[in-house]
Order: sequence, then structure tokens, then C-alpha cells
Amino acid sequence: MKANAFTDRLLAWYDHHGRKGLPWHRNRSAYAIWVSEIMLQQTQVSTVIPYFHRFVEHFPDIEALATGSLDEVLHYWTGLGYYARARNLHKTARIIVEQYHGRFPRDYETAQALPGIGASTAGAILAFAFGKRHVILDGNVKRVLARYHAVDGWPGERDVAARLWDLADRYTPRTRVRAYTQAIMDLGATVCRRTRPDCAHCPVRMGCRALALGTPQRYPAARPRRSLPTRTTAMIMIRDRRGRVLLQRRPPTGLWGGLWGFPECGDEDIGEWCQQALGLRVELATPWRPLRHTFSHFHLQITPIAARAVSSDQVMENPEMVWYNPNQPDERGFAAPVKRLLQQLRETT
DNA sequence: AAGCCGGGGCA
DNA sequence: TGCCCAGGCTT
Repeated sequence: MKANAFTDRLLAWYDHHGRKGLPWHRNRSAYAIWVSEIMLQQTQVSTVIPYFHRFVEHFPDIEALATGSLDEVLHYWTGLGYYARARNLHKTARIIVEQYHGRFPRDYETAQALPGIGASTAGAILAFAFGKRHVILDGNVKRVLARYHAVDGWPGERDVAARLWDLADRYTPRTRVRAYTQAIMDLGATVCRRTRPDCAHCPVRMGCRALALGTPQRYPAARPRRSLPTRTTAMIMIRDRRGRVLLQRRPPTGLWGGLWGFPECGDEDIGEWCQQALGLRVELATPWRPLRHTFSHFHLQITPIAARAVSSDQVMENPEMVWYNPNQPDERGFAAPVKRLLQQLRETT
């Protein structure tokens, strides 16, 4: 098969079978495409769609996003995970307003230098928004190309990644870049799936080396894995007389950075810890059943502890703390387990 | 229970 | 530059 036969067949396939009418296609603004690409970095299309709608409805353009507070942005991101991306999205919106007159940069180097936008995302945004020839290499594209050429090794390794970038570049056409880029992503998502690839319906099956070897699902090689350690924490759900619960903002970076959560303490005596760290005298109730939350690199065992504030005369001057009424939610971001616990707290009121 | 995903950040 | 970090979802 000639080098561009791959591209031609893919484009022909796309005309009949590609996904069209995705929400961020309708409106080809660089803003909508940028937001969608950041969401899609971590999550599948079907999950992203409702988040995308809520997000762009609340933040219709770069200006609105830049003007919004980080709390608001995290609120609309709650549940999507990887909150550093929401923080970067917000940061980048402000950079674009301050340095680029509110217009998304059309230049690759400039786009790529923005927080949260790397090589592949910059290529995707510029290709989709401006129809310029740029190469992308997201998870779907990596899988298609690793199979088509039976590329051994984990794409996280430098040499393997370099090989895949080289292949991606070779097949990216000069014309119909939007269609091609969407086509190869769609092929990976709907036909060349990670498990159960549908090779019978693949437009490039004739040239696929992994299929010829009979083991397409073995490509690309999986990341080498380690066993995960378990960490523990206690989340203290302190309520005042009015049923409000004490929340604390987490540090701006790191795990659940910038999100609101319950005060947490390790192995210390909880009552004493509350008095020392929070200046609150509390009465503890029986702990709830522990929750288990898994991250990519550890398990977190969470013991939720209900408590009542006894000394409610304590004045809260700290802007990083708030008495929050679970029955009157406002716009702030929560990690998934915190959101779940707040929901349960609401039900037990 | 294990795999997946693109980029940031640090030694 | 090669690791480690990050979170909720699918399989």
C-alpha cells in the first residue's frame, strides 16, 4: 500500500462512517475546540458532552472564562478529574485575554507554550479551528498507528513515541486536515478499539501489520505497572447548630488542588486536632463506613467522621474556610468522594 | 481490579 | 530528560 493510500482510505471511510455533529464541531470557534480538547484529554466523548454543554453555557467565550473565578471553573469541572487542567484552562484564558487580545493564538509554538496545551493538543486545536496542517498524536491515533505498523513497546518510551510521531506526520495530508484528524481519532474510538477491535470493518485492514500477525489487541504495549500503596485519611464532617458543615480549601496545587474538602487529619487524636488546628471544640460521633478511592498511583482509604461544633462562638476569619450549607449548594469544586459525602450528609439531615 | 489518558513539574 | 503525579471512568 502506498503511503497515502492509508490517508485516502481513511478519508473515504470518514465520509460515510465518521462522527459528525459533535457539539464542538457545530461551532468551530477555537474556544469551543480548545475546551473540548482539554476535556477529551482525560475522558471519553460520551462523558464529556454534558460537561461541555454546561461549561460553555456558563462560560460562552474566552472573556467569560477569564473573568470567572477559579471556584466557578472548578465547580463546572467537578467530577471530570485532573483538576490541574481546569486550573490551567483558567490560567490560559487570562493569558489569552491579557497578551493576545482575547483571541486564541494561531501560531503553533505560541499555542503549545500555553499552560495545559502540549504538542498533540496544540496540533488538534489548530487543525480543527483553523484548518492548518498540524500533526496530532493522542491515545486513539497512537493505537491505530501502533497497530498498523506493529510498533513494539510502550508509547511512553521516548523512542516509541518518536516513531509514532514520525508515522503520524507521514500520513497527515496537506488538504482536508480537519476531516483526516477527526477520521483517525474516530477510527481509533469506534473501530480500532483497545479491546475487541472491529477489524472486519476497518478501512485500512489490508495494510495493517498487527492484523496480519493476528494480534492487533497486543498493540500498543501497555504501560509497565506497579502495585499501588494504600494511604489513609480521616475526613471530619463538622456541623454547627444550623446544620452547616465546615469546609476547607485545599492547597492550590497537588491532589485535588483548589477544591473544597473536609478538614483532614492523620493519626492524631481528632478532638485535640480540631481544637489545635481549627480552634474548634467538637463532639465526635461514630465514624461512618470507610470509602475507598483509587488514584493512578495509590489507593486512598477515607474514614468519614461526623462531629458537632460545641463552641460555635468561634469567628472564622480565614478565607480558606467556610461554613457550607449542604442544602443550598453554591458554585465551588469538590472532589468526587467529598461530593458524595455532602450528598449523604444532605440525606441524613 | 486493572487499564487508560496528555501535560506539568521536578530531580 | 526521565521519571513521578494526577482522578474518574470503562472494561
